Amino acid sequence: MSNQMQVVSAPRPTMKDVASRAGVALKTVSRVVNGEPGVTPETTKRVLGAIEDLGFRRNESARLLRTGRTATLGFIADTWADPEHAAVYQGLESIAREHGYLLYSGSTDSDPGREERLSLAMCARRVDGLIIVPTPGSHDYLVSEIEAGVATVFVLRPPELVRADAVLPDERGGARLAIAHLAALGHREIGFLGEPDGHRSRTLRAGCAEALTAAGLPVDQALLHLDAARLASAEVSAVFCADQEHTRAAIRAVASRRVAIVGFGDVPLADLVSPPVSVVSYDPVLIGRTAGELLIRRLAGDQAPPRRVEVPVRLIAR
Amino acid sequence: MSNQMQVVSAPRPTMKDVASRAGVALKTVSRVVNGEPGVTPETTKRVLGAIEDLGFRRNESARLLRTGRTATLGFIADTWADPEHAAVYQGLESIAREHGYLLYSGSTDSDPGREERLSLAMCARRVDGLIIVPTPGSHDYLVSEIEAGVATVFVLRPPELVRADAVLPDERGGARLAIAHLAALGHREIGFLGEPDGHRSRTLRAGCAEALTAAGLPVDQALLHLDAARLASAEVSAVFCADQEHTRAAIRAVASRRVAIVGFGDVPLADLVSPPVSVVSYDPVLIGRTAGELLIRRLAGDQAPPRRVEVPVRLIAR
DNA sequence: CTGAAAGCGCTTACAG
DNA sequence: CTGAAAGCGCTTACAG
Repeated sequence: MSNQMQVVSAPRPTMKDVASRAGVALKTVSRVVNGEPGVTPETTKRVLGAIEDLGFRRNESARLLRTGRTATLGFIADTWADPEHAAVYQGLESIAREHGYLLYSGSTDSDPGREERLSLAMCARRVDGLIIVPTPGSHDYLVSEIEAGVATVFVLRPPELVRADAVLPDERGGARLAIAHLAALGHREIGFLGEPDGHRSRTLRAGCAEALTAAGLPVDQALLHLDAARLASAEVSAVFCADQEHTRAAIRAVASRRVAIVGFGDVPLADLVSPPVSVVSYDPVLIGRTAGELLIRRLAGDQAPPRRVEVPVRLIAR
Repeated sequence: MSNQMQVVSAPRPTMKDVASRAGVALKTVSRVVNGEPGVTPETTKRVLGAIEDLGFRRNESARLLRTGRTATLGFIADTWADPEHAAVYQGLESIAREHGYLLYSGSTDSDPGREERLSLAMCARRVDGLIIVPTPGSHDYLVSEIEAGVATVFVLRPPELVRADAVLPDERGGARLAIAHLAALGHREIGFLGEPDGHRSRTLRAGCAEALTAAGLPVDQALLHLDAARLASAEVSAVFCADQEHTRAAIRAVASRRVAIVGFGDVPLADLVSPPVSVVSYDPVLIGRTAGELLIRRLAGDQAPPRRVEVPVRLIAR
């Protein structure tokens, strides 16, 4: 208790403070704090007493600086508004927790500039690893960081111009499942609703074309390049959607007509709208866990060539 | 290029390495890196050349250790599966970015033990501030950290047993809006679906009781303590739900009957189920921004007594 | 304009 | 069993 009104907070006690209060050397405090052997019970008690009295808590940042690692991973998403990204993060966090890592995170809003600034800021803090949902464009700014030892795994989309691990859903397989399902129901005019460009939509579109051909149906590129406005009046009896957002947009766009909808990725309440929406489902949490485990293995020294892991999908027909 | 196959990554160059390559003192490198004045153009050029050659990137963690701050905030949520928490995080991140902070984050799954471990781990890393969605129970473990200078703001729920800032939606007002709306539509048997206990449900329930009385309707505690199972067969013509999750549960529970539903917090697609679901809406992103701004102000030295900020709600009738 | 020394709060390597 | 010194990679305070 000080006699004066304390306006600013008291400085944190350090090991040095603990040492002088306990009347021992710094190193002895370090031994006690780290549970290293070779300290008399009496000495230990005195040190613990001083720690208690002073309210000492070791500064992990300082410890980690000396140690050379940070026990920190960085996660970079498009946006937290997308539940898919939040779910990936959830899976990653569970792995990080198991292995004693803390997580930095940030979102890019799909802006490559923001991605680069965020990644490099995290690397400057010397994160041990990085998990990135890549924005479009080159990621070669990361090459020197990866060479310097930052383990890097890309999720949901593969990186461009950099060799690194990637974990994503089986999009090709998902497109095939969706189209085969709709074709089996007798649909012949099947559209695809997604972004004009970008990895996910390109891959899904290619899968659609493949599956349409396999089903003996014509491939109409116009129908495979729908947007919400065009969908509203498009000559389709069924539509496959690239993600939750597009699935919701489709539900609104065809609310007044009977168009079958299949979404890539499950959507809450999709089973309760009418007609109910089927989905090609996969587990984004598993993507996060898989990416985390891969990263941990890399940090443990796994030098195998970059891997690409595809998480399985399954059809939920409604 | 080394002659040997490089299996482990080369160590990162330090300012010391840059200094010796440029033939200057460490301090001169520091001056150049920090853009401090008083360095000859020629010297600057030599230093920049060495930086370039070596691929030097300053270690921020080391800089921050010396500086005494970390330019880092910590965010602790229940779960990323809850879009409300993800949205709060989104708002917080925008403020953090504006002010040059990086964010640690983690989730508790509503486990007080996990919250404490996470908070203290972040404090041990010496975060400048903490934004917490508090789990139930006491938060007095944080008192010493707050006294040590960790700015702390609670969001979505107020803390227990610790004086600190809090930012949350106007729950009382939301309950009144919901009940008044339903009463005006002629509903007389109105239930509440939420957790048996916990801040949100308690507050909403109290608001319901108040509003029911104000509307001249009887207050039936059984109807204010519904769960999904009881709701399915409860004698209600309308139900008010504590959050997205309970709103979705209600939609399923009364799918076969005509029961009016009002949710606290908007739910995607709620307008497209039938009958459409009305909501008391508020902006969780704004909660995150507000909490972030409050924290930044505290870090700037604002010593005013702890504040409690309630974010406005509005009814979206459907 | 430039630099040698001390220090941020710890750990590592070594000595007694 | 205990400790004095050096060092992690930077910045601060001071001297020339």
